[in-house]
Amino acid sequence: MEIIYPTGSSCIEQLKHEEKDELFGSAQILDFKAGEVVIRKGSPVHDLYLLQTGTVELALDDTNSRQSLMLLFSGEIIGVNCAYSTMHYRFSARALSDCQVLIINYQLFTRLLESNPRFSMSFIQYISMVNENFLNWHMKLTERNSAGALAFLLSEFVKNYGQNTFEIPLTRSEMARVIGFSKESVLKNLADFRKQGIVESDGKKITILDYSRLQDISVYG
Amino acid sequence: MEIIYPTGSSCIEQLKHEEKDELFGSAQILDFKAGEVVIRKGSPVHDLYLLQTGTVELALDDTNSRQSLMLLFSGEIIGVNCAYSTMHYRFSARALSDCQVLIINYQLFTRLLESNPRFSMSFIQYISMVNENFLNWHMKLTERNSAGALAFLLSEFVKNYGQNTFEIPLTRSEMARVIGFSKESVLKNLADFRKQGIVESDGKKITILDYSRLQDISVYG
DNA sequence: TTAAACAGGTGTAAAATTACACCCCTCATC
DNA sequence: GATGAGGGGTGTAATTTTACACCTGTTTAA
Repeated sequence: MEIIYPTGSSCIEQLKHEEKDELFGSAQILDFKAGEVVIRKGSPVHDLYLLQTGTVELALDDTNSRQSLMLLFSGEIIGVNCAYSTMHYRFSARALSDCQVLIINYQLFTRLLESNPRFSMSFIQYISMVNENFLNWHMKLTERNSAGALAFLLSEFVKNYGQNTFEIPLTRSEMARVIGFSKESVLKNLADFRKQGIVESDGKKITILDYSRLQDISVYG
Repeated sequence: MEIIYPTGSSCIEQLKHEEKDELFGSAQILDFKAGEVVIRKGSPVHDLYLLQTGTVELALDDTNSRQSLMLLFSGEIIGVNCAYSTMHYRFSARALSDCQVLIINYQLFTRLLESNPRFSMSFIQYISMVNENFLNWHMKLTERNSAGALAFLLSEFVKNYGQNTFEIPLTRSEMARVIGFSKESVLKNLADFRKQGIVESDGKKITILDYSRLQDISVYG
């Protein structure tokens, strides 16, 4: 099986062959159905969850009430920022689509961090980058109006799926929660995008017709 | 001289005496006047800046145009998240009040991280916590209306200064930029708070009369 | 010493966003 | 096959926030 390593980091490559074998030899794949809770807020960190396929939503609670924190795509370690701070998850993770998650032993991972300085330095680099992305996501959304925020969200799907046509694994209400606007704002902006010929949409199936225009809206509103 | 170590972290305590002496023996204090740029966006990370006294504003650019990222108080390493990701500062830091900054040698710090696993594990814990605080700041602000956001900002000053009367080192426009609302919204909410007897304010001198009420507004709007 | 420039402040108009009402359609379920 | 829940969709009203206009007083620089 081909394992998808953490996106944008070479930390796993810093491990010696035997270390890598040890780490992934004990790892197992868990399957989650769309809608299932992958990580519950408040639970202790027992393992690291490396997302292989699917999309996951991070949120402050599992009640779907408040704005969600971020979306995670394949190659990301779910809640990595909590693993070495409070050792308890400070937010919940819910599968938006069917997901495969690689479960990595936390104790073993920690032991490798302690014994292999090249690995730990690369891991420091990795979590620094993850958190910059996290901050970036939030800055991008708070600076934008509803049209810009929706354009940003659609762009993220294009980037992570690598194609202009995709099934968006969120309802309109969920999209609203992710970008922090109301369901109606999402629907009206989506209608605008359709009228302007920027996107085609039929329910969850979305096609981006004019990506550069979408990028413009995502930057300038 | 008494050095203020990173807030909420024991990472410096993980160093042996001779390591600590080496790290701080070469360190020097730099003074910044209110308004001065401490770190310019895009510049390479040469040293670590440990804020000793004063308040610093992190922003995406130094033009004062967009919303600022966060405020830093004493005991925080300015831009620590950039030190081990891009190795270039991704945002600017400006002194809001007169500041004293302890300049720590980056190469030396990195060498200690590589040679002392206890130190590097504790540092991983530290940057994880810093980034959680960062995220927390943003969540708190984006979830709130203008009154809640202003209440949150005032609460942060109470917490970090440890007293109910203080000189806020920001103009009303700067306060607006920090919480992401307009100058008029800040002024009107501040006027409301005065009328309700929650705060007293005379220019930059602010006294919190009803802290628990302020907390309520900061949570429920 | 005089005029900008800037900070604090407030009322009102304009814009954006949300909330409400209601529509259609589909898909379970009784 | 009726029913009702849930999703997508849209117009309108209410609310929130911003933008504009304008006033005061203080500081700064010509």
